Amino acid sequence: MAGNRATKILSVKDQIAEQLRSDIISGEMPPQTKLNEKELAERFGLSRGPIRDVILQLTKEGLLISRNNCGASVNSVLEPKLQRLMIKLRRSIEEYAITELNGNLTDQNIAELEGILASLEDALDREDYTEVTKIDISFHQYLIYQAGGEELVNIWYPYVMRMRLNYKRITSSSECVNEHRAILEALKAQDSAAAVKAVKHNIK
Amino acid sequence: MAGNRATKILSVKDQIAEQLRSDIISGEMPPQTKLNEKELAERFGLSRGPIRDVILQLTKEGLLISRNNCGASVNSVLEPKLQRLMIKLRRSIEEYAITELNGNLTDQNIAELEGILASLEDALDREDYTEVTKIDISFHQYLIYQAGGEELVNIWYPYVMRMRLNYKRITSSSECVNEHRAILEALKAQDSAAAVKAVKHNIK
DNA sequence: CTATTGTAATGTGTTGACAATAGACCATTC
DNA sequence: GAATGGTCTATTGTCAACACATTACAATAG
Repeated sequence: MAGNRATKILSVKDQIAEQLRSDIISGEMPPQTKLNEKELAERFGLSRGPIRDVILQLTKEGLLISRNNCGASVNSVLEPKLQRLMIKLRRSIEEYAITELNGNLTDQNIAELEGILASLEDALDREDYTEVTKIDISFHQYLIYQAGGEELVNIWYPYVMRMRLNYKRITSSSECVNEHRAILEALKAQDSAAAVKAVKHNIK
Repeated sequence: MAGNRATKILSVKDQIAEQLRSDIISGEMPPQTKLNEKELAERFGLSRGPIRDVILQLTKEGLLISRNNCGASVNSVLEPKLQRLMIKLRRSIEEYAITELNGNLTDQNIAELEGILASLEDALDREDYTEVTKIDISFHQYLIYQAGGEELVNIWYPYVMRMRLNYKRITSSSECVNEHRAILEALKAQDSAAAVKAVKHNIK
């Protein structure tokens, strides 16, 4: 193979979705912000079709809420009870992933996770907290994907997004890196119980 | 009020989605069946636009799987491990709903649930098992919606759909009605523990 | 005969124009 | 003055045509 790092090709819609998610999570588009299809189409230099697709997708993810003929707007934060339920569900999924993965990670998997951790530290040094959030998510997503593929990612993703909507503040820098390093170290040591504990401690 | 039964207005897309879900769950469109946008558009007398929206929606629900430029097809059954995880997650959600609802159901809520049970029995008598499945789902959906609104329904729905894909066979008639009646009776008696137990017994 | 490359056909992605709807604003009435 | 009704505008929903990607098949070279 010429290069071992696969350059990921993202569809147009995925890129737009990614951008909008960033805007929402960063707080640039606070809850109740209305989305105008025509406006967005012009911003991204596309027609309304693909924009509509993205809006539909983000609605299914729970980031947006849309009503018939009334357009879409950024969803509001969850009431505490539902928030707690979602945390519980997300923990169940990540616990499953960790358990499945224990002992089945290749050296390359480990290396890639180390790489993600490194960029996490880097983003923290730069105080780019929107990027920190994205990398944080990608660390977990890597594990979820390895354990259950796209299917599992699809059911997991909405929980993460909804939780990020609620907690915009970032936990202390060192804490964030340390928590993820703890997960990785436990996985490397093939200590399933410790890994599960570390993950649950990180999800809150 | 003129009539106590609200006539539900469904958008065009919701109706199409409903129809396609029926086709998939009933086994008329088994896994790997490819969906042709133009074909579907002609079948429903619409253009491809709304059809594409529906396909996107069902993909997010996990019923379909679609790849870029390659179209969508009916998703295959889950591997057993993921199936078990999904059952666990769905049970968590329904347990939450029951607990929230306990003691908070109005007489009208009870009456509506009784109505759903009646139509369930009716469909069983007619041996219309596709309809049975839909009513079964609507019974649960009613509870979920009352407990957590549209938001909770949106995260719950995919689990139900994926599970229905796996278990197409219907449980014995009397068993199906009895299990749901047990849930309702426990709710009427405001016996939260019994209701939770009954729900968990019903989800498998 | 096999493997590779070019080509046609099928189907998806995108677009811009048109139709329908919701919300705002204003006039009218009681 | 508050409530009802009717327009008007902005925005969403729908459509038909076009641009592009993918697949399958046929032609060619080795």
